[in-house]
Amino acid sequence: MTSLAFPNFKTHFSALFEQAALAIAPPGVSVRIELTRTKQADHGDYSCNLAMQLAKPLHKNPREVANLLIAALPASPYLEKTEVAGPGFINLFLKNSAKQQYLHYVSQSGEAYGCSGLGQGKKIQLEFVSANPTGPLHVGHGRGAAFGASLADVLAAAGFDVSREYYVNDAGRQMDILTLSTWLRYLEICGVHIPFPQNAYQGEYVKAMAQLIHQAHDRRYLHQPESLLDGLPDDARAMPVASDELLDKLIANAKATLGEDYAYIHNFVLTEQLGDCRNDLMEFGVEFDVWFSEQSLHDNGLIARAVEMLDKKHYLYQQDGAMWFRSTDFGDEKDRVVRRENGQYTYFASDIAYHLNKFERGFDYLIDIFGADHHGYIARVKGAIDALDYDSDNLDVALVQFAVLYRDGKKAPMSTRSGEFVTLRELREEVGKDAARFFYVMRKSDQHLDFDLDLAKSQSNENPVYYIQYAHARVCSVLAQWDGEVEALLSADTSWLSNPAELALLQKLIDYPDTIEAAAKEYAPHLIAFYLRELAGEFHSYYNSTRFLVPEIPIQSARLALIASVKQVLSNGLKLLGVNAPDKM
RNA sequence: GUGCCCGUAGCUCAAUCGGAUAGAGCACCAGCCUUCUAAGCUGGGGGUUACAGGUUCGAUUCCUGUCGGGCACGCCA
Repeated sequence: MTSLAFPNFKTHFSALFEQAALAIAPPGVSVRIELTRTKQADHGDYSCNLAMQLAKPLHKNPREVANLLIAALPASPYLEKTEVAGPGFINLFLKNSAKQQYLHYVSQSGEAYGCSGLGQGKKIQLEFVSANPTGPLHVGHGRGAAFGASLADVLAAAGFDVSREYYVNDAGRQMDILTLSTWLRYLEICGVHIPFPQNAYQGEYVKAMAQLIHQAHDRRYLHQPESLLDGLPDDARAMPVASDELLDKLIANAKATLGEDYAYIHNFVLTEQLGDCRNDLMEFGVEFDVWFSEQSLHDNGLIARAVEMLDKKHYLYQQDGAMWFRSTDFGDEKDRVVRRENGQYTYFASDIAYHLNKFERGFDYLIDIFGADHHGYIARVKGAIDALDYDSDNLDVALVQFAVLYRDGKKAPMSTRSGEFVTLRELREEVGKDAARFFYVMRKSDQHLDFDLDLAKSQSNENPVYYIQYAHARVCSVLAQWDGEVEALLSADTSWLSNPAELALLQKLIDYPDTIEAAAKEYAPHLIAFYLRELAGEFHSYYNSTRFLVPEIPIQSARLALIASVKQVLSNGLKLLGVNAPDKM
């Protein structure tokens, strides 16, 4: 094995087929070497469809081409035999000795096994979650968090230099509504009762923040209701306010009434919510390298600068008192406003400045993880990037569908404003971090997720995460009873591993780096989840068919070396998903 | 109405940029614990890949249409 810098059989055979193709293909014909793992054992270990690709340009039937390719294929020390099968597949059978020797590579690599240099150290900025800091994270955010964190780790394992970033929407109207909501609750505590608007934040956490302010500052922010209700229609004084205009009027009045104190409350609720969010995510195993403030874009003049840059390139125009970006020039359905009639920049303007800033920080690639309801937003962002002379192909947007929660067979409500929702924290407390993280990434991110709370809560054997963790714990248990030094297994004679379960397990271990590469290329951590399920399955099967702690020491060592590597790969994979690998269960 | 996504076993989902006999789990049925953890294993039934056409050696995958579901169509974020 030492003859290969990185002993990846797929890469190795691809290179051989490349040479074979060069030998027989007509000049000018380019082909893609595709090597796939076979589904059936009698098709060998790897399969190549190159002959079928070359059949047409060569004007020969595929099976004939396959034989030519095999004849032109350079010798490989790992290859037992080749076969032409079906319409013209070339099936490759690995030598058992190649699989057996490969195990040494796995055990020597340890925690690093599965990592590759695919990304060549390119810098990727991954933005995810980025929820408004206006209340607790709910289960929808949880999916974005789990997906983003796993994807970041997968990309890092694949050799990218990943920066995880949370964009804090601390500049918008929603923050004002939260500030108002908190102050109104504070006034209630002080004995001033003003009808609480229906479209303000209803959650208990708002009352809790009001309580904190009251404890720290007593009645310092107390004002009588007259100035707050100034300019509101009479019925709004008695009835809960429901319209956006009335809410905005209330916010304006609150700012006028509180003066500089408004900023204090605004800052207090922001700090409080952000701290809660950060803590929540940390307990979920999700951490960020950068928390980027939207407000800082305003404060540093970066939005004005970005808009000015667009203007200089003549991509902006005035209409109806507002300033518009010609996003239709870049394939968007309609042009978009960047500065409103009232002179304020839109959220889109902030986002243009933000993405410009990302590129200026020197990232090679950007990835945004959005909720699927934002898909209409992609065209305008990419348009703005292109307008600013960066390449929008270097931005990928991964859409994550919302998780729909089911409780007692019914959909659970998920409106933040109504205060009726299941928080991420509640979910973690109910089903545990491991199950939650695993469930979230078990399926493709762009598919709807039906999250059955009762099922997830049941903590029964129905939960697939236990199946994988159990395999890990079983290996630990065997190794503990063996009571030897795992280091000693590095020199085990692995040629004893020759029964079908052992060879299947070895092949499964060989597949792991390819799985990570695929997961990285396709932004698909769910592939890891499926892989781990299969690896655990192969192990449980082996466990039931074969005894490890046998008296014959060479055989025992070989089997223990195998299961120790299984344990290592289970642990490595679970780590990428943010799931714990317990020694005991 | 227009655009995007989706439709696969009873349920929840896979299927490696078009590959071989479409696979798992759950549920159901029948077996396996004096031996390393039964949260496990072994075997079994279960499909016109929504429907109808098209493209080619080959289609769950690509194209067109129909039906059904979701989302988006703000000077909100």
